[in-house]
Amino acid sequence: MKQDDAIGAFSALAHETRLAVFRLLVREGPGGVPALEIARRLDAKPSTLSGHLAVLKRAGLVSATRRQKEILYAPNFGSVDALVRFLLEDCCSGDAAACASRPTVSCAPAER
Amino acid sequence: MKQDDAIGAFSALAHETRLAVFRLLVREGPGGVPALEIARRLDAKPSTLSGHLAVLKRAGLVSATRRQKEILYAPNFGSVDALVRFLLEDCCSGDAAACASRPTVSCAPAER
DNA sequence: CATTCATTTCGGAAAATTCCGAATTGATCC
DNA sequence: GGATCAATTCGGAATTTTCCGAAATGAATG
Repeated sequence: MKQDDAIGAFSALAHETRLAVFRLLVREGPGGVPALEIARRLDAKPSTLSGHLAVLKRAGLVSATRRQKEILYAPNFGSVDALVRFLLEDCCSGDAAACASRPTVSCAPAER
Repeated sequence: MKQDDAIGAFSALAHETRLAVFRLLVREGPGGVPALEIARRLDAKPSTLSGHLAVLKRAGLVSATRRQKEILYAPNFGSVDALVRFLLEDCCSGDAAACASRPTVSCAPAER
């Protein structure tokens, strides 16, 4: 991951509608949701939402697959992982003792 | 974490200089770095950088403490954790089987 | 092959962000 | 208290982002 990729991803998420889109897709899971259904559920105009989906896709945060007439959008969980790894790269210059408060993020629901 | 908080954090990171500042602070660790040293190391004007630091601070991504004449900026690792948890909240609606590709992020250096 | 339905592209105006120099603040040190 | 150093605030111009309707595209269906 390069800096420009990270900026693209952060910019994509730094918007009310796009953030809501991504979180909706996260909740829905890998199956994907059609573009117009996303627009309907978020009360957004199709043309506006199409632009937002293009931003998210260009940033690598979502992927699109066609199913008959519809285009299904699904989240790329790996891109979140890569983004956070980039953000925390070389944390505390590798000094494990200094790096006490370390986030351990997982989207897994239970296992506690 | 509310949506506006997340947007504030993502917006803060969606900028070349601010992202570089945050990553620099992550590498330096909890000790903190004076504002002017950050400016020098990133080749930025002090007034411009001051604005960027204010954005990062308002977003909760960094904290500032005075040490004599200098103000030290340090990263808030917890804010990254909270941000990613918000982003992945209710992933796959809690269906662990569907949520196969789950990111497990940590800033810990070794332990593998 | 024409129709239908889902989605995207395009224009261009409104709003938000970014930048830096000059002046100011605010704490420290002598 | 006066000097000094670190950092912030303030204008205002330049750039970027955002929005939506109308038109276009593109695949699937009869």
